[in-house]
Amino acid sequence: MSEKKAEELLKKNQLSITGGRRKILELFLQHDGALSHGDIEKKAGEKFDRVTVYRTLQAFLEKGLIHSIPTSDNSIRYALCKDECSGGQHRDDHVHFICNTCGNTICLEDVTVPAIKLPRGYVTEQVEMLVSGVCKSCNR
Amino acid sequence: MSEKKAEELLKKNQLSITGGRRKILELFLQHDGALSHGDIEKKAGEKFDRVTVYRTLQAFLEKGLIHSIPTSDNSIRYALCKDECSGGQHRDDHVHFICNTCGNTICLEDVTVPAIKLPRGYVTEQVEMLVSGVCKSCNR
DNA sequence: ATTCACTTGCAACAATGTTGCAAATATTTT
DNA sequence: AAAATATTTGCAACATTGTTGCAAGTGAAT
Ligand SMILES: [Mn+2]
Ligand SMILES: [Mn+2]
Ligand SMILES: [Zn+2]
Ligand SMILES: [Zn+2]
Repeated sequence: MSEKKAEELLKKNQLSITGGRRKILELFLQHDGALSHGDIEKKAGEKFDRVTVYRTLQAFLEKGLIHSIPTSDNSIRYALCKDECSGGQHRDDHVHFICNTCGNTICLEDVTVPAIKLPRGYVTEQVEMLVSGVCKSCNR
Repeated sequence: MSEKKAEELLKKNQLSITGGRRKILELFLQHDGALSHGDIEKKAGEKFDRVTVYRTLQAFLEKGLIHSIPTSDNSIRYALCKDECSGGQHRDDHVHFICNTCGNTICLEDVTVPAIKLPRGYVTEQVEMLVSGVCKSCNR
């Protein structure tokens, strides 16, 4: 059922609809939680060239369809942006959670990154907050 | 003059004193701000094998001599830990700043990561806060 | 000085990321 | 619906980054 949704999103973001883009976008829609480049390559099967995956993620990023999440292990994760993002600039001020047990990276959409006061001379442009620990599902 | 200091730190952390370790540790002592693996490889010159740099950073990490800082660009940075760290566990609760102009990553030792309340079910083990923008030196 | 443990460099390899280009496909126009 | 145009894809070739086993080199202890 995410097929329709995927096409809709692509159109809304002025991206032409192709097999690869639809497939990758569906992965994001189905899987809740963030995906790394590697995850996507695996989940998409042998269907798409690695280069295509790179370029697709790049395109999605530029259009603001997804956002990237830094990690401590040299493997950026990506997650879908909420609707409010797509229209213009990013509203991406939520905390990210990385589970040390299952390895999942989760957007805590409801947890806002707190404001932070820096020493004189520093100008803040963006703030990322990464929490690691044990996630809800693993924690029982 | 950081030569003595380097040896002292190595001894304190029960690491045998070798050319490579001393040199890399000196780099950290001299340069204030974080270094990536690549930075170190360049700054150390052609003197050391890449593998040695990896293994040295690994050793420093394990001993708690340095800590790693996640970034959004697939290149972890490392920075010296304060003295309080070395003795036992990490006290690494400061904010990290990444300058979009000069590219430097800076430990804001005086800015503490604020506590954060997560939804029911999540257990926090570690919190990272990454601020990007324009740093003090670039900002004039 | 000798011994023993640890560290290093090398080689070989694996994994990840980048680029140019021609063929394939999607979109727009007629 | 077909042709024209713009965009996307896969391939190949390459660059960069990270990993491992092992023999030789070096540091620390006796
Ligand atoms: Mn998110
Ligand atoms: Mn730091
Ligand atoms: Zn989990
Ligand atoms: Zn700067």
